[in-house]
Amino acid sequence: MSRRMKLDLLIILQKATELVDEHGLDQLSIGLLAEKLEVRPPSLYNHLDGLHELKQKLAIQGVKNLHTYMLQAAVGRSGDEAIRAISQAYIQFVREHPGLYDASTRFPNANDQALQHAQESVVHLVLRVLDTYNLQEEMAIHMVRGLRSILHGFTSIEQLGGFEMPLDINKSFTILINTFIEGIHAVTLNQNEN
Amino acid sequence: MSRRMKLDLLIILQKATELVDEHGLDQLSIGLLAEKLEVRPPSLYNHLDGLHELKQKLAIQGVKNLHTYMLQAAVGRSGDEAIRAISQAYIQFVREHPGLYDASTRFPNANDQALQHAQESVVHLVLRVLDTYNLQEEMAIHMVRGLRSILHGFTSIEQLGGFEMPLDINKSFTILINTFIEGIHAVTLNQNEN
DNA sequence: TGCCAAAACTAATCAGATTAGTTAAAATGA
DNA sequence: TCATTTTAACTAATCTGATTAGTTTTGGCA
Repeated sequence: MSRRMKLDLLIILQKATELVDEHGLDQLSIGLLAEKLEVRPPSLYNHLDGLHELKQKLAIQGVKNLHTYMLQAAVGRSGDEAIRAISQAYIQFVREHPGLYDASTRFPNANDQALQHAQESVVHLVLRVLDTYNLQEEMAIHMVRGLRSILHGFTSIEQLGGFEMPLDINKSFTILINTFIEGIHAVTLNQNEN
Repeated sequence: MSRRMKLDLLIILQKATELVDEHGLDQLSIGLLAEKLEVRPPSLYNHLDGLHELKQKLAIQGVKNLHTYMLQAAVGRSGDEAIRAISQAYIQFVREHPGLYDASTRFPNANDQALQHAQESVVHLVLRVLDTYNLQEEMAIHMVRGLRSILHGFTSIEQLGGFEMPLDINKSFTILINTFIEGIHAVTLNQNEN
């Protein structure tokens, strides 16, 4: 291993992703990351502006990756089946990349174009999935928010170890999504009465 | 103001609660807290074992307070109305005590008796509320997990500033809860077919 | 081959948490 | 009341981690 390790932002982000997914976002430090990359801590500052910026970059990666998972799951599916598929993709992503997902919820830089774009991609994907329900425009957005709340809430609590009772977590998830879908159907029927 | 500030754990927790609810959990530091209490940082160590323990104590407070809010909302109500009431209480608590709530999700000490007890109180309260639906035992727990996911997810995203579109957030919340309630009704009807 | 820019390095600084050891105030009790 | 004991403050010091300043090495290229 040569004394000079050729770093670049991509390599740094990859190693940081490994670290946060394995040890948790809060364990990410400049020192540990530098050690894993076999450089001295100050060297990292040649490639990024500090720990906080690094976390924001991870956040962007997280949203982009989440979108990719969901997009893959959605192709060729529609209606209830599509909702189930993107929901499964969401929970799968969080389970495989808990640190990245955590970064995307805790360190989103609202001013960052790339982040906003990635977030909008997810919203639009879900809106397309909901298209088949012919919801009124506003109602569709309320439902996107609802599904997002469900997915974020369930996965967050799972990651925190919050489901303590000895009862199959996957079943809870399936039932929750199905309950929501049933709810959409019911709301769709009543749509013109509100 | 006498040179000796008579501190105790209660006063410390009160001030820490103010700080986290006003400035965010991550802004809580021994230094800032000591400054607000007009003592030197090391003095706090006479009353607690460190910053981490302080956050765990805040977490317990958070769950206890949340339970109190929900309990107040639930008295005298049942069925759909009770679900709406405890949901409103939940979001109200998070809006009034964002830092405390954040602590309760990020720093729960799973070994702490007091915390476990408070968490169980919340679960049991929701189980009682769901009693009127005559769900099978397991299904009731799945639904508790579902409602909890919804409430945690929605309030977390709101706190993170995640609902960007110009659309009434309270309406989104009401619709989400109603959709879930409709879903419960549908699932209840199908209960014996699963 | 020698210059230049990039990117590493060492050394130093700064902030915050925490610990060690000291002292003042308050409480207790003869 | 006054001495003793305990509590809980204090100052000074240490440790960890992020960051900055300034220096040196290296690899590409004229």
